[in-house]
Amino acid sequence: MATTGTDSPRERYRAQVRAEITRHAWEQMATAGASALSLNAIAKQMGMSGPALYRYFASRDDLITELVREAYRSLADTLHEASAAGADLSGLAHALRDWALTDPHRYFLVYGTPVPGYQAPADTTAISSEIMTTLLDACAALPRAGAATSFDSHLEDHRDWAAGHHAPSGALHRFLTFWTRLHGVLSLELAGHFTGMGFDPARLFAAELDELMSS
Amino acid sequence: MATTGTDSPRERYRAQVRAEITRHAWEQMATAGASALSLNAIAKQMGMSGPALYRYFASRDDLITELVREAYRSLADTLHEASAAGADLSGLAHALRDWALTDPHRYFLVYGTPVPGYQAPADTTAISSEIMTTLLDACAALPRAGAATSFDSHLEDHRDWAAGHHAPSGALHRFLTFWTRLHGVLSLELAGHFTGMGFDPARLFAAELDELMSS
DNA sequence: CGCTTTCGTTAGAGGTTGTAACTCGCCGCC
DNA sequence: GGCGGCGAGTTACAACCTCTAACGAAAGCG
Repeated sequence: MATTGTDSPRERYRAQVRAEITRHAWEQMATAGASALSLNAIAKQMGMSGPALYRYFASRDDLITELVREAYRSLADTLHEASAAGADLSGLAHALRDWALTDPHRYFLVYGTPVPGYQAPADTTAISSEIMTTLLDACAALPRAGAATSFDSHLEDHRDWAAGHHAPSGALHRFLTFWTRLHGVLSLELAGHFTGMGFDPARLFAAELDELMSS
Repeated sequence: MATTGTDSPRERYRAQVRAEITRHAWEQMATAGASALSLNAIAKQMGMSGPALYRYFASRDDLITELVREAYRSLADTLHEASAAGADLSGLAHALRDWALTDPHRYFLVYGTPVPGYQAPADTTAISSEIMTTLLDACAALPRAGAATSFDSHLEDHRDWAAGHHAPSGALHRFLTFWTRLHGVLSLELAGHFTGMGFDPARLFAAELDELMSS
Protein backbone atom coordinates (compact mmCIF):
# COMPACT_ATOMS: atom_id res chain seq x y z
CA MET A 1 0.00 0.00 0.00
CA ALA A 2 3.04 2.30 0.17
CA THR A 3 2.51 4.04 -3.12
CA THR A 4 4.92 6.79 -2.13
CA GLY A 5 7.73 6.67 -4.66
CA THR A 6 10.29 9.43 -4.82
CA ASP A 7 8.60 12.10 -2.74
CA SER A 8 9.68 15.62 -3.22
CA PRO A 9 8.59 17.62 -0.17
CA ARG A 10 6.04 19.42 -2.30
CA GLU A 11 4.43 16.17 -3.45
CA ARG A 12 4.41 14.89 0.10
CA TYR A 13 2.63 18.01 1.32
CA ARG A 14 0.24 17.89 -1.60
CA ALA A 15 -0.73 14.30 -0.90
CA GLN A 16 -1.20 15.15 2.76
CA VAL A 17 -3.56 18.03 2.01
CA ARG A 18 -5.49 15.93 -0.49
CA ALA A 19 -5.89 13.27 2.16
CA GLU A 20 -7.11 15.81 4.69
CA ILE A 21 -9.63 17.14 2.18
CA THR A 22 -11.05 13.70 1.52
CA ARG A 23 -11.12 13.08 5.28
CA HIS A 24 -13.29 16.14 5.82
CA ALA A 25 -15.32 15.19 2.76
CA TRP A 26 -16.12 11.79 4.28
CA GLU A 27 -17.12 13.43 7.55
CA GLN A 28 -19.37 15.89 5.81
CA MET A 29 -20.89 13.20 3.65
CA ALA A 30 -21.67 11.02 6.64
CA THR A 31 -23.89 13.75 8.02
CA ALA A 32 -25.36 15.35 4.90
CA GLY A 33 -24.97 12.87 2.06
CA ALA A 34 -23.15 13.12 -1.22
CA SER A 35 -25.42 15.68 -2.82
CA ALA A 36 -24.83 18.18 -0.03
CA LEU A 37 -21.05 17.97 -0.21
CA SER A 38 -19.67 21.51 -0.32
CA LEU A 39 -16.12 22.45 -1.21
CA ASN A 40 -16.63 25.80 0.45
CA ALA A 41 -17.64 24.22 3.73
CA ILE A 42 -14.67 21.84 3.64
CA ALA A 43 -12.32 24.75 3.01
CA LYS A 44 -13.81 26.73 5.87
CA GLN A 45 -13.45 23.71 8.13
CA MET A 46 -9.79 23.43 7.19
CA GLY A 47 -9.17 27.12 7.79
CA MET A 48 -8.54 28.02 4.19
CA SER A 49 -10.42 30.04 1.66
CA GLY A 50 -12.86 28.49 -0.78
CA PRO A 51 -10.99 28.52 -4.10
CA ALA A 52 -7.84 27.14 -2.50
CA LEU A 53 -9.22 23.63 -2.80
CA TYR A 54 -9.21 23.89 -6.57
CA ARG A 55 -5.44 23.49 -6.43
CA TYR A 56 -6.07 19.94 -5.25
CA PHE A 57 -9.26 18.93 -7.03
CA ALA A 58 -10.24 20.30 -10.40
CA SER A 59 -13.92 20.32 -9.52
CA ARG A 60 -16.52 19.05 -7.10
CA ASP A 61 -17.12 16.07 -9.36
CA ASP A 62 -13.42 15.36 -9.23
CA LEU A 63 -13.51 15.17 -5.45
CA ILE A 64 -16.52 12.88 -5.52
CA THR A 65 -14.74 10.69 -8.06
CA GLU A 66 -11.85 10.40 -5.64
CA LEU A 67 -14.29 9.36 -2.89
CA VAL A 68 -15.79 6.75 -5.20
CA ARG A 69 -12.31 5.48 -5.93
CA GLU A 70 -11.52 5.23 -2.24
CA ALA A 71 -14.79 3.44 -1.59
CA TYR A 72 -14.14 0.87 -4.31
CA ARG A 73 -10.58 0.43 -3.10
CA SER A 74 -11.76 -0.05 0.46
CA LEU A 75 -14.29 -2.72 -0.50
CA ALA A 76 -11.81 -4.54 -2.71
CA ASP A 77 -9.24 -4.56 0.08
CA THR A 78 -11.78 -5.73 2.64
CA LEU A 79 -12.87 -8.65 0.49
CA HIS A 80 -9.29 -9.45 -0.44
CA GLU A 81 -8.23 -9.58 3.20
CA ALA A 82 -11.16 -11.77 4.13
CA SER A 83 -10.37 -14.09 1.27
CA ALA A 84 -6.72 -14.23 2.23
CA ALA A 85 -7.75 -15.12 5.76
CA GLY A 86 -9.48 -18.17 4.40
CA ALA A 87 -13.06 -16.93 4.20
CA ASP A 88 -15.39 -18.82 1.89
CA LEU A 89 -18.30 -17.21 0.03
CA SER A 90 -20.27 -16.98 3.26
CA GLY A 91 -17.37 -15.23 4.96
CA LEU A 92 -17.12 -12.78 2.09
CA ALA A 93 -20.82 -12.06 2.44
CA HIS A 94 -20.38 -11.16 6.08
CA ALA A 95 -17.36 -9.04 5.27
CA LEU A 96 -19.48 -7.23 2.69
CA ARG A 97 -22.29 -6.68 5.14
CA ASP A 98 -19.96 -5.40 7.83
CA TRP A 99 -18.33 -3.07 5.34
CA ALA A 100 -21.70 -1.74 4.23
CA LEU A 101 -22.98 -1.19 7.77
CA THR A 102 -19.79 0.60 8.79
CA ASP A 103 -20.59 3.50 6.49
CA PRO A 104 -23.85 3.35 4.53
CA HIS A 105 -23.01 6.45 2.50
CA ARG A 106 -19.87 4.78 1.27
CA TYR A 107 -21.94 1.81 0.14
CA PHE A 108 -24.42 4.03 -1.68
CA LEU A 109 -21.59 5.91 -3.32
CA VAL A 110 -20.68 2.68 -5.05
CA TYR A 111 -24.01 0.91 -5.50
CA GLY A 112 -26.58 3.65 -5.03
CA THR A 113 -28.51 5.92 -7.36
CA PRO A 114 -26.26 6.91 -10.24
CA VAL A 115 -25.75 10.54 -11.22
CA PRO A 116 -27.06 10.93 -14.79
CA GLY A 117 -24.13 12.66 -16.41
CA TYR A 118 -21.43 10.95 -14.42
CA GLN A 119 -19.50 7.95 -15.61
CA ALA A 120 -16.91 6.10 -13.61
CA PRO A 121 -13.26 6.49 -14.65
CA ALA A 122 -11.37 3.50 -15.97
CA ASP A 123 -9.51 2.66 -12.77
CA THR A 124 -12.68 2.22 -10.73
CA THR A 125 -14.00 -0.29 -13.24
CA ALA A 126 -10.66 -2.06 -12.85
CA ILE A 127 -11.15 -2.24 -9.09
CA SER A 128 -14.70 -3.37 -9.71
CA SER A 129 -13.50 -6.33 -11.73
CA GLU A 130 -10.99 -7.04 -8.95
CA ILE A 131 -13.94 -7.38 -6.60
CA MET A 132 -15.76 -9.56 -9.08
CA THR A 133 -12.79 -11.85 -9.42
CA THR A 134 -12.52 -12.36 -5.67
CA LEU A 135 -16.18 -13.28 -5.46
CA LEU A 136 -16.02 -15.47 -8.55
CA ASP A 137 -13.12 -17.41 -7.06
CA ALA A 138 -15.18 -18.08 -3.95
CA CYS A 139 -18.13 -19.15 -6.09
CA ALA A 140 -16.01 -21.50 -8.14
CA ALA A 141 -14.62 -23.09 -4.97
CA LEU A 142 -18.09 -24.23 -3.92
CA PRO A 143 -19.46 -27.62 -4.97
CA ARG A 144 -21.34 -27.50 -8.24
CA ALA A 145 -24.93 -26.34 -7.98
CA GLY A 146 -28.00 -28.37 -8.95
CA ALA A 147 -29.44 -28.67 -12.43
CA ALA A 148 -28.24 -26.23 -15.07
CA THR A 149 -30.94 -23.70 -15.91
CA SER A 150 -31.65 -21.94 -19.17
CA PHE A 151 -30.03 -18.83 -17.78
CA ASP A 152 -26.88 -20.89 -17.17
CA SER A 153 -26.62 -21.67 -20.85
CA HIS A 154 -27.29 -18.01 -21.67
CA LEU A 155 -24.35 -17.13 -19.46
CA GLU A 156 -22.24 -19.75 -21.23
CA ASP A 157 -22.78 -17.73 -24.41
CA HIS A 158 -22.10 -14.39 -22.70
CA ARG A 159 -19.19 -14.92 -20.37
CA ASP A 160 -16.88 -12.26 -21.82
CA TRP A 161 -17.41 -10.10 -18.70
CA ALA A 162 -15.80 -12.74 -16.47
CA ALA A 163 -12.46 -11.63 -17.84
CA GLY A 164 -10.73 -14.91 -18.54
CA HIS A 165 -12.11 -16.58 -15.46
CA HIS A 166 -12.53 -20.31 -15.99
CA ALA A 167 -15.43 -20.81 -13.61
CA PRO A 168 -18.29 -22.93 -14.93
CA SER A 169 -21.44 -21.09 -15.87
CA GLY A 170 -23.11 -22.35 -12.70
CA ALA A 171 -20.55 -20.40 -10.67
CA LEU A 172 -21.15 -17.32 -12.81
CA HIS A 173 -24.84 -17.65 -12.10
CA ARG A 174 -24.19 -18.07 -8.40
CA PHE A 175 -22.04 -14.95 -8.40
CA LEU A 176 -24.78 -12.90 -10.02
CA THR A 177 -27.44 -14.10 -7.59
CA PHE A 178 -25.02 -13.53 -4.71
CA TRP A 179 -24.44 -9.98 -5.83
CA THR A 180 -28.03 -9.04 -6.64
CA ARG A 181 -29.71 -10.74 -3.67
CA LEU A 182 -27.34 -9.42 -1.04
CA HIS A 183 -27.42 -5.98 -2.61
CA GLY A 184 -31.20 -6.14 -2.54
CA VAL A 185 -31.30 -6.84 1.19
CA LEU A 186 -28.48 -4.45 2.06
CA SER A 187 -29.64 -1.49 0.04
CA LEU A 188 -33.21 -1.67 1.30
CA GLU A 189 -31.96 -2.07 4.85
CA LEU A 190 -29.52 0.83 4.61
CA ALA A 191 -32.13 3.00 2.92
CA GLY A 192 -34.34 2.47 5.94
CA HIS A 193 -37.15 0.63 4.16
CA PHE A 194 -37.21 -2.01 6.90
CA THR A 195 -37.33 0.37 9.83
CA GLY A 196 -40.51 -0.01 11.77
CA MET A 197 -41.23 -3.42 10.29
CA GLY A 198 -40.00 -5.18 13.41
CA PHE A 199 -38.06 -8.09 11.98
CA ASP A 200 -34.30 -8.31 12.11
CA PRO A 201 -32.63 -7.48 8.78
CA ALA A 202 -29.58 -9.48 9.80
CA ARG A 203 -31.70 -12.61 9.90
CA LEU A 204 -33.14 -11.93 6.47
CA PHE A 205 -29.60 -11.47 5.21
CA ALA A 206 -28.59 -14.74 6.86
CA ALA A 207 -31.58 -16.56 5.39
CA GLU A 208 -30.77 -15.33 1.90
CA LEU A 209 -27.15 -16.28 2.36
CA ASP A 210 -28.16 -19.74 3.55
CA GLU A 211 -30.14 -20.33 0.41
CA LEU A 212 -27.29 -19.02 -1.71
CA MET A 213 -24.82 -21.42 -0.11
CA SER A 214 -27.02 -24.49 -0.28
CA SER A 215 -28.82 -24.18 -3.61
CA MET B 1 -59.42 9.03 -8.86
CA ALA B 2 -61.64 12.09 -9.11
CA THR B 3 -60.47 13.81 -5.98
CA THR B 4 -61.96 17.11 -7.14
CA GLY B 5 -64.52 18.06 -4.58
CA THR B 6 -66.11 21.49 -4.62
CA ASP B 7 -63.71 23.38 -6.85
CA SER B 8 -63.66 27.09 -6.59
CA PRO B 9 -62.11 28.48 -9.79
CA ARG B 10 -59.13 29.56 -7.74
CA GLU B 11 -58.52 26.08 -6.44
CA ARG B 12 -58.96 24.64 -9.90
CA TYR B 13 -56.36 27.03 -11.28
CA ARG B 14 -54.07 26.32 -8.38
CA ALA B 15 -54.25 22.57 -8.92
CA GLN B 16 -53.63 23.07 -12.61
CA VAL B 17 -50.48 25.12 -12.03
CA ARG B 18 -49.25 22.64 -9.45
CA ALA B 19 -49.73 19.85 -11.97
CA GLU B 20 -47.86 21.78 -14.61
CA ILE B 21 -44.99 22.38 -12.21
CA THR B 22 -44.68 18.69 -11.39
CA ARG B 23 -44.90 17.92 -15.12
CA HIS B 24 -41.90 20.13 -15.81
CA ALA B 25 -40.18 18.72 -12.76
CA TRP B 26 -40.50 15.18 -14.10
CA GLU B 27 -39.15 16.28 -17.46
CA GLN B 28 -36.22 18.00 -15.87
CA MET B 29 -35.54 15.06 -13.57
CA ALA B 30 -35.55 12.59 -16.45
CA THR B 31 -32.62 14.41 -18.00
CA ALA B 32 -30.65 15.61 -15.00
CA GLY B 33 -31.70 13.51 -12.02
CA ALA B 34 -33.28 14.48 -8.75
CA SER B 35 -30.29 16.30 -7.31
CA ALA B 36 -30.17 18.71 -10.24
CA LEU B 37 -33.82 19.72 -9.98
CA SER B 38 -34.02 23.53 -10.01
CA LEU B 39 -37.09 25.57 -9.12
CA ASN B 40 -35.63 28.51 -10.97
CA ALA B 41 -35.23 26.54 -14.17
CA ILE B 42 -38.79 25.23 -13.92
CA ALA B 43 -40.10 28.75 -13.40
CA LYS B 44 -38.16 30.05 -16.37
CA GLN B 45 -39.49 27.19 -18.47
CA MET B 46 -43.02 28.12 -17.47
CA GLY B 47 -42.47 31.78 -18.22
CA MET B 48 -42.73 32.96 -14.64
CA SER B 49 -40.29 34.44 -12.21
CA GLY B 50 -38.41 32.30 -9.74
CA PRO B 51 -40.09 33.05 -6.42
CA ALA B 52 -43.54 32.64 -7.93
CA LEU B 53 -43.28 28.88 -7.50
CA TYR B 54 -43.12 29.31 -3.74
CA ARG B 55 -46.84 30.06 -3.84
CA TYR B 56 -47.33 26.42 -4.86
CA PHE B 57 -44.55 24.57 -3.09
CA ALA B 58 -43.10 25.75 0.19
CA SER B 59 -39.62 24.56 -0.72
CA ARG B 60 -37.64 22.45 -3.11
CA ASP B 61 -37.93 19.54 -0.71
CA ASP B 62 -41.66 20.00 -0.76
CA LEU B 63 -41.73 19.64 -4.53
CA ILE B 64 -39.58 16.53 -4.38
CA THR B 65 -41.88 15.12 -1.72
CA GLU B 66 -44.77 15.60 -4.11
CA LEU B 67 -42.83 13.76 -6.81
CA VAL B 68 -42.15 10.92 -4.37
CA ARG B 69 -45.84 10.80 -3.56
CA GLU B 70 -46.75 10.64 -7.25
CA ALA B 71 -44.18 7.91 -7.83
CA TYR B 72 -45.55 5.79 -4.97
CA ARG B 73 -49.08 6.40 -6.18
CA SER B 74 -48.16 5.40 -9.70
CA LEU B 75 -46.54 2.15 -8.58
CA ALA B 76 -49.43 1.28 -6.30
CA ASP B 77 -51.93 1.90 -9.09
CA THR B 78 -49.90 -0.12 -11.57
CA LEU B 79 -49.74 -3.12 -9.27
CA HIS B 80 -53.36 -2.74 -8.32
CA GLU B 81 -54.46 -2.71 -11.95
CA ALA B 82 -52.36 -5.75 -12.75
CA SER B 83 -53.79 -7.55 -9.77
CA ALA B 84 -57.34 -6.61 -10.75
CA ALA B 85 -56.65 -7.96 -14.23
CA GLY B 86 -55.93 -11.33 -12.67
CA ALA B 87 -52.15 -11.23 -12.52
CA ASP B 88 -50.48 -13.62 -10.11
CA LEU B 89 -47.18 -12.89 -8.32
CA SER B 90 -45.27 -13.45 -11.54
CA GLY B 91 -47.52 -10.99 -13.35
CA LEU B 92 -46.97 -8.43 -10.63
CA ALA B 93 -43.24 -8.90 -11.00
CA HIS B 94 -43.41 -8.10 -14.68
CA ALA B 95 -45.63 -5.12 -14.00
CA LEU B 96 -43.02 -3.91 -11.51
CA ARG B 97 -40.20 -4.39 -13.97
CA ASP B 98 -42.05 -2.59 -16.73
CA TRP B 99 -42.86 0.25 -14.38
CA ALA B 100 -39.22 0.55 -13.33
CA LEU B 101 -37.87 0.48 -16.89
CA THR B 102 -40.39 3.10 -18.02
CA ASP B 103 -38.72 5.72 -15.85
CA PRO B 104 -35.63 4.71 -13.91
CA HIS B 105 -35.46 8.04 -12.06
CA ARG B 106 -38.95 7.47 -10.74
CA TYR B 107 -37.87 4.06 -9.45
CA PHE B 108 -34.81 5.51 -7.73
CA LEU B 109 -36.93 8.26 -6.23
CA VAL B 110 -38.74 5.53 -4.31
CA TYR B 111 -36.11 2.87 -3.77
CA GLY B 112 -32.84 4.68 -4.36
CA THR B 113 -30.28 6.33 -2.14
CA PRO B 114 -32.07 8.11 0.69
CA VAL B 115 -31.44 11.76 1.48
CA PRO B 116 -30.04 11.90 5.04
CA GLY B 117 -32.27 14.55 6.55
CA TYR B 118 -35.36 13.61 4.64
CA GLN B 119 -38.10 11.39 5.97
CA ALA B 120 -41.17 10.32 4.08
CA PRO B 121 -44.49 11.90 5.10
CA ALA B 122 -47.21 9.73 6.55
CA ASP B 123 -49.26 9.35 3.39
CA THR B 124 -46.42 7.85 1.38
CA THR B 125 -45.94 5.18 4.01
CA ALA B 126 -49.66 4.52 3.70
CA ILE B 127 -49.29 4.01 -0.05
CA SER B 128 -46.25 1.88 0.65
CA SER B 129 -48.30 -0.46 2.82
CA GLU B 130 -50.92 -0.52 0.08
CA ILE B 131 -48.25 -1.86 -2.25
CA MET B 132 -47.17 -4.36 0.37
CA THR B 133 -50.70 -5.61 0.80
CA THR B 134 -51.14 -6.20 -2.93
CA LEU B 135 -47.94 -8.21 -3.07
CA LEU B 136 -48.74 -10.08 0.13
CA ASP B 137 -52.11 -11.11 -1.26
CA ALA B 138 -50.40 -12.54 -4.31
CA CYS B 139 -47.88 -14.36 -2.09
CA ALA B 140 -50.62 -15.83 0.07
CA ALA B 141 -52.44 -17.07 -3.05
CA LEU B 142 -49.51 -19.29 -3.99
CA PRO B 143 -49.23 -22.86 -2.74
CA ARG B 144 -47.38 -23.16 0.53
CA ALA B 145 -43.60 -23.16 0.21
CA GLY B 146 -41.28 -25.94 1.32
CA ALA B 147 -39.98 -26.48 4.82
CA ALA B 148 -40.37 -23.67 7.33
CA THR B 149 -37.03 -22.05 8.04
CA SER B 150 -35.77 -20.45 11.21
CA PHE B 151 -36.35 -17.06 9.62
CA ASP B 152 -39.99 -18.06 9.09
CA SER B 153 -40.44 -18.54 12.82
CA HIS B 154 -38.68 -15.25 13.45
CA LEU B 155 -41.22 -13.61 11.17
CA GLU B 156 -43.99 -15.36 13.06
CA ASP B 157 -42.84 -13.43 16.13
CA HIS B 158 -42.47 -10.13 14.26
CA ARG B 159 -45.42 -9.88 11.94
CA ASP B 160 -46.81 -6.59 13.20
CA TRP B 161 -45.64 -4.86 10.00
CA ALA B 162 -48.03 -6.98 7.89
CA ALA B 163 -50.85 -4.84 9.18
CA GLY B 164 -53.50 -7.36 10.05
CA HIS B 165 -52.73 -9.56 7.09
CA HIS B 166 -53.45 -13.19 7.83
CA ALA B 167 -50.88 -14.67 5.48
CA PRO B 168 -48.81 -17.52 6.92
CA SER B 169 -45.23 -16.68 7.78
CA GLY B 170 -44.07 -18.56 4.70
CA ALA B 171 -45.92 -16.05 2.55
CA LEU B 172 -44.38 -13.18 4.52
CA HIS B 173 -40.97 -14.67 3.86
CA ARG B 174 -41.77 -15.06 0.18
CA PHE B 175 -42.86 -11.44 -0.01
CA LEU B 176 -39.60 -10.25 1.51
CA THR B 177 -37.46 -12.33 -0.83
CA PHE B 178 -39.61 -11.21 -3.75
CA TRP B 179 -39.04 -7.61 -2.82
CA THR B 180 -35.34 -7.76 -2.05
CA ARG B 181 -34.31 -10.04 -4.90
CA LEU B 182 -36.18 -8.21 -7.63
CA HIS B 183 -35.03 -4.87 -6.24
CA GLY B 184 -31.49 -6.20 -6.27
CA VAL B 185 -31.64 -7.08 -9.95
CA LEU B 186 -33.59 -4.01 -10.97
CA SER B 187 -31.56 -1.43 -9.11
CA LEU B 188 -28.23 -2.76 -10.31
CA GLU B 189 -29.57 -2.96 -13.85
CA LEU B 190 -31.00 0.56 -13.79
CA ALA B 191 -27.84 1.91 -12.21
CA GLY B 192 -25.93 0.56 -15.16
CA HIS B 193 -23.81 -1.94 -13.27
CA PHE B 194 -24.58 -4.61 -15.85
CA THR B 195 -23.74 -2.56 -18.92
CA GLY B 196 -20.84 -3.99 -20.78
CA MET B 197 -21.20 -7.39 -19.13
CA GLY B 198 -22.93 -8.84 -22.15
CA PHE B 199 -25.64 -10.95 -20.60
CA ASP B 200 -29.31 -9.99 -20.75
CA PRO B 201 -30.63 -8.52 -17.47
CA ALA B 202 -34.16 -9.53 -18.42
CA ARG B 203 -33.11 -13.17 -18.34
CA LEU B 204 -31.48 -12.77 -14.93
CA PHE B 205 -34.71 -11.18 -13.74
CA ALA B 206 -36.69 -14.07 -15.20
CA ALA B 207 -34.40 -16.64 -13.62
CA GLU B 208 -34.76 -15.03 -10.21
CA LEU B 209 -38.50 -14.85 -10.64
CA ASP B 210 -38.62 -18.52 -11.65
CA GLU B 211 -36.87 -19.51 -8.46
CA LEU B 212 -39.17 -17.28 -6.43
CA MET B 213 -42.28 -18.88 -7.92
CA SER B 214 -41.13 -22.46 -7.58
CA SER B 215 -39.30 -22.55 -4.26
C1' DC C 1 21.60 33.75 -4.07
C1' DG C 2 18.13 34.16 -7.60
C1' DC C 3 14.54 31.92 -10.51
C1' DT C 4 10.59 29.43 -10.88
C1' DT C 5 7.01 26.87 -9.39
C1' DT C 6 3.22 26.43 -6.59
C1' DC C 7 0.21 27.76 -2.98
C1' DG C 8 -3.26 30.72 -0.96
C1' DT C 9 -5.46 34.94 -1.16
C1' DT C 10 -9.20 38.33 -2.71
C1' DA C 11 -12.48 39.85 -6.36
C1' DG C 12 -16.04 38.55 -9.10
C1' DA C 13 -19.33 36.13 -12.49
C1' DG C 14 -23.23 33.33 -12.62
C1' DG C 15 -25.97 29.95 -10.52
C1' DT C 16 -29.04 28.32 -6.67
C1' DT C 17 -32.79 28.53 -2.59
C1' DG C 18 -35.62 31.27 -0.09
C1' DT C 19 -37.66 35.92 2.15
C1' DA C 20 -39.69 40.56 2.02
C1' DA C 21 -42.29 44.06 0.22
C1' DC C 22 -45.03 45.75 -3.36
C1' DT C 23 -48.57 45.87 -7.28
C1' DC C 24 -52.33 44.26 -9.80
C1' DG C 25 -56.48 41.66 -10.76
C1' DC C 26 -60.25 38.91 -9.62
C1' DC C 27 -64.11 37.42 -6.49
C1' DG C 28 -67.58 37.89 -3.29
C1' DC C 29 -70.33 40.92 -0.52
C1' DC C 30 -73.19 44.73 0.63
C1' DG D 1 -72.63 48.67 -9.18
C1' DG D 2 -68.98 49.97 -5.99
C1' DC D 3 -65.69 48.29 -2.74
C1' DG D 4 -62.80 45.55 0.41
C1' DG D 5 -59.85 41.73 0.70
C1' DC D 6 -57.41 37.79 -0.79
C1' DG D 7 -54.09 35.85 -3.59
C1' DA D 8 -50.94 35.59 -7.56
C1' DG D 9 -46.91 37.38 -9.56
C1' DT D 10 -43.41 40.78 -9.60
C1' DT D 11 -38.72 42.83 -8.28
C1' DA D 12 -35.07 43.35 -4.74
C1' DC D 13 -32.25 41.19 -1.80
C1' DA D 14 -29.58 38.02 1.43
C1' DA D 15 -26.92 34.00 1.73
C1' DC D 16 -25.08 30.21 -0.16
C1' DC D 17 -22.90 27.47 -3.87
C1' DT D 18 -19.20 26.34 -7.90
C1' DC D 19 -15.60 27.94 -10.39
C1' DT D 20 -12.29 31.57 -12.90
C1' DA D 21 -8.93 35.30 -12.91
C1' DA D 22 -5.32 37.93 -11.21
C1' DC D 23 -2.26 38.89 -7.68
C1' DG D 24 1.22 38.38 -3.63
C1' DA D 25 4.00 35.44 -0.95
C1' DA D 26 6.47 31.49 0.29
C1' DA D 27 8.94 27.65 -0.67
C1' DG D 28 12.09 24.48 -3.25
C1' DC D 29 15.76 23.91 -6.87
C1' DG D 30 19.80 24.84 -9.52
